[in-house]
Amino acid sequence: MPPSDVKKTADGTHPAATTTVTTAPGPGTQDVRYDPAEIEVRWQERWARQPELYRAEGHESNKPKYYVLEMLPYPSGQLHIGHVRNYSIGDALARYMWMQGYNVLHPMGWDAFGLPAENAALKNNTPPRDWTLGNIAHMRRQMQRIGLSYDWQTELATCLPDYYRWNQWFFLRMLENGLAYRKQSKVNWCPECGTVLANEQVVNGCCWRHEDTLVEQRDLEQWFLRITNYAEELLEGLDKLPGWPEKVRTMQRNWIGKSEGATVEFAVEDATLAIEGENGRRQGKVPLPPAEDYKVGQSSNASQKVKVFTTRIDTIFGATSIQLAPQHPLVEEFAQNDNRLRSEVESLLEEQKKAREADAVGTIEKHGVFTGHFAINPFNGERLPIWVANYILLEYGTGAVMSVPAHDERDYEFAKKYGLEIRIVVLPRRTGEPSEKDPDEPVLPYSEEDSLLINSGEFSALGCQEAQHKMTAYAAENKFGEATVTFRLKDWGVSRQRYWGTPIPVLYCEKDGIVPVPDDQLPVLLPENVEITQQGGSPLAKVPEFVNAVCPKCGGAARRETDTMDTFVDSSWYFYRYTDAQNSNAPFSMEKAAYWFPIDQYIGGVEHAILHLIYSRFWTKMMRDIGQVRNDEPVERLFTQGMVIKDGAKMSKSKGNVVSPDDMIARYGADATRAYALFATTPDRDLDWQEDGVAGVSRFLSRVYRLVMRHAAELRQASRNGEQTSAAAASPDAQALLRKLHQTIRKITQDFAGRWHFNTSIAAIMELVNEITAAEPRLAELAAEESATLLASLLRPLILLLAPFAPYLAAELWEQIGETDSLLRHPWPQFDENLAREEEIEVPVQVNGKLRALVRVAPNADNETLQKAALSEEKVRVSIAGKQIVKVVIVPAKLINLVVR
RNA sequence: GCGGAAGUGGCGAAAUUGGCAGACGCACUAGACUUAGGAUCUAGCGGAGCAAUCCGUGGGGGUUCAAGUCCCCCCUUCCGCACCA
Repeated sequence: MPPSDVKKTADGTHPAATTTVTTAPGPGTQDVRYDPAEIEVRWQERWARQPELYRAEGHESNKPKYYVLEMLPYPSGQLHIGHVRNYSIGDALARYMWMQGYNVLHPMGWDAFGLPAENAALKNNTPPRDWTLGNIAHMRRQMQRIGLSYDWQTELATCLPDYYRWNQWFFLRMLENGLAYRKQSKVNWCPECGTVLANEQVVNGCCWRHEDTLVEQRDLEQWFLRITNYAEELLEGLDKLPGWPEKVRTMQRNWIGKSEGATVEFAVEDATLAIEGENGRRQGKVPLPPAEDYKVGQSSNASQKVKVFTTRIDTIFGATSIQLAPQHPLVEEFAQNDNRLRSEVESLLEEQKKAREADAVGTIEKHGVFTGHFAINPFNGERLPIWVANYILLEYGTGAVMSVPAHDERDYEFAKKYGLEIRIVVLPRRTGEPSEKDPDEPVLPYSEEDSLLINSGEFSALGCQEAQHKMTAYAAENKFGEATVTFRLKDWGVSRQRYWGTPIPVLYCEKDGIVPVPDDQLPVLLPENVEITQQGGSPLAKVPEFVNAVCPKCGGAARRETDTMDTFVDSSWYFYRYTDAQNSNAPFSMEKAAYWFPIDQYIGGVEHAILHLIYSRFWTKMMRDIGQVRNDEPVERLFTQGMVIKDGAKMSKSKGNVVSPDDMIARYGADATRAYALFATTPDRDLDWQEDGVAGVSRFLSRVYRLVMRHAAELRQASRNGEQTSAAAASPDAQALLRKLHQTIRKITQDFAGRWHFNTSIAAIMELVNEITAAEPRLAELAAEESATLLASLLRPLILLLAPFAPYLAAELWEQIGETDSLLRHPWPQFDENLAREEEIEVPVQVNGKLRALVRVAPNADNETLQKAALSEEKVRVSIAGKQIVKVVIVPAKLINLVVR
């Protein structure tokens, strides 16, 4: 609230002079009071009238470009304090880069599709669109109140047709290129919601909204995007992203989960032969399973095969069983006429399902059951019993493994439990003669690959690596195996049975089958006034005007696809749209994207390390391949900021420890709130929000305000005279202050270029302000002109240094001292190494490593001078008295250590 | 279980390279001022001790003239991965 006695001009701004009072120099109670609410609201209104200030120049600009981006928020209705932190980091950087002379693109938008809008619609009976757009309007106002330097002309909301039509356009391009396809697949289904859930909405096997409701699996036809086509490139590309945190790259590597190995086909022995085999041939080392009365399937035939995937084909002579996933098709076949097996497999399935739901797949007790069937090891003709086990995952590899107990931890555990043979086929390489400490028997399970094969036929005595190559080649030659690369990454299922998303632009015609919507019929508009219920299934399916369409091919009746796209589609390419947000002929112009991309600096939370950041990389590669962009990667440098926590815990409504940005801004102002977000700790760490800390930063800003305001009149004069204090002519006081100034400029400039430790940047400004304030009474004794000139050479750069962190206060003070240009375009101050250099430094003197004195010397003092100075110190002399100096360690300008005995 | 990060005053933290541990801020203490304000100013503030001085960066060893920083072992917290064959 502006004080009522402050006069306003016609445009609502305050003429600079009316808020100043002239006082005697030096801190005092007669200073003008810092009123952030008044200053900030006034400048916010002014900035709103100058949107061109925040607009980037086109690609014809002669400045170097810089694209800084914070992750776009979901318009939930309220900014939370984590957003404020995220945007404060990005905004400081954007403002700094403008001041450094860059052409800066700094946009903002809204990830506006998604389930919460539908939930809100149910709860409040508000259409999702109205709810979302209302939230956007409110959050935009919050951002503007914070003073963030966004170019609102490039703003986008993914729920608007001028954006999502391009999702549809890209989908059609992918369809043309075989990158989008349809297949039957399992989906997560919450019986309570009556709707399908995205994988990321399944928490510990339960619905995120109904934490006690187990999610079911249902089989549905789904659209998929072929991200696996890019698995290899997505993986290799990680090595070319040095500007990304190692943590994120590791997480993506794990997610892609490449493993190289081989598939090998084992013939399944005919059931009749199997029985004969028991009697006739060698019983071998494979013990009979504990069950005696299992039925032998009648339908088995000799041509049946089981294919396993292994990364250790070199251990295949040590295989003593085959393990199948409970869902493996062969198991179903075996169980067809075997009730006992069927019921045992059922319980294995149940165990696996429970483990998945409890998110404890890795820890369940291993169980298995013998199927009564055998497979033939193609390398040595041995009969291996085929088991079903609860720890084998159908979705990985082939859903079947060869079990080598001696050389695999899981197989070892399983074999021990069921008494299966454990056969050693790999031994450590000997580095010398055998000794008692180096017995032949390795500790089992032994899985080192720098080892030698034994008991492996013609492959014995080979090294593991070499054996892998030779054995894979042997399998390939004999047509029972091949080298295989397996990825954990799965194709991206993008169908969602929800209303509030991008309609998938496809029609189903009885005659023509799947028919893409022609480009000239885009966008497929999302109908409004759709009833959202908890009945389940796609709400769009209940809108006949939407569903019933005409087939573009035959003109006959066709049915529209009623699923919508995953909202991660929206955020996979939004940052390209910012470069050309108004384009109605294309998603964006190639030239503009080529100029701005890759993004120079992307800033967001680490929670997006996998999904969003991997989908975006995929989308960029896809766009490159369809000729829409030229870059391989969307983001050059990625920064993941830490969380904001309160009292050591994550903020949550139930804990009642939520910090409201509005509240902070109302109490302390936006400048203090954002400066605190940067001052409390380094941006990468978690920040424990302490309101007292905000108050402290607010007091600091107030000190700066009062300091500058005490001298505003003098500075306006000095600025007209255009004088600068020259260091040579200045008093020692002035020299010390100028030195501190240049050290501060250097420090902050280095912080921006390097580690982004803005906490120390702001601390450095505090130190500078403290020094200037402490010197104020002495400066008052100087001649008026000299004092004004000196203060001008200190305070003008001080305001510039403050601009990225407290832009409102900086703008206000800049104007108060008579400047008229915008700080956003004002050059960042330069530091002068000569002025920053100390004339005299304090060097610690140690005796036997213990501090005994400090000596003042010139920074370039030679060793002799240093030693002399050290020895002339009384305390040093006392502590070495009666002892012999055996060594003198001198690190120039750093330290003197006298070693005595 | 595997991998990563971290552990420094009452609190948030600083200390880019092995070189004065605790900058800056919060809280606190004492004082000043006052139109009593979510003020402001001055001084103090790791622990022990009157002091000289000693001790002190999760714990224990080590390297070094010198270790928060490097090496080895251990503890705790957070994060990621976790039957991936």
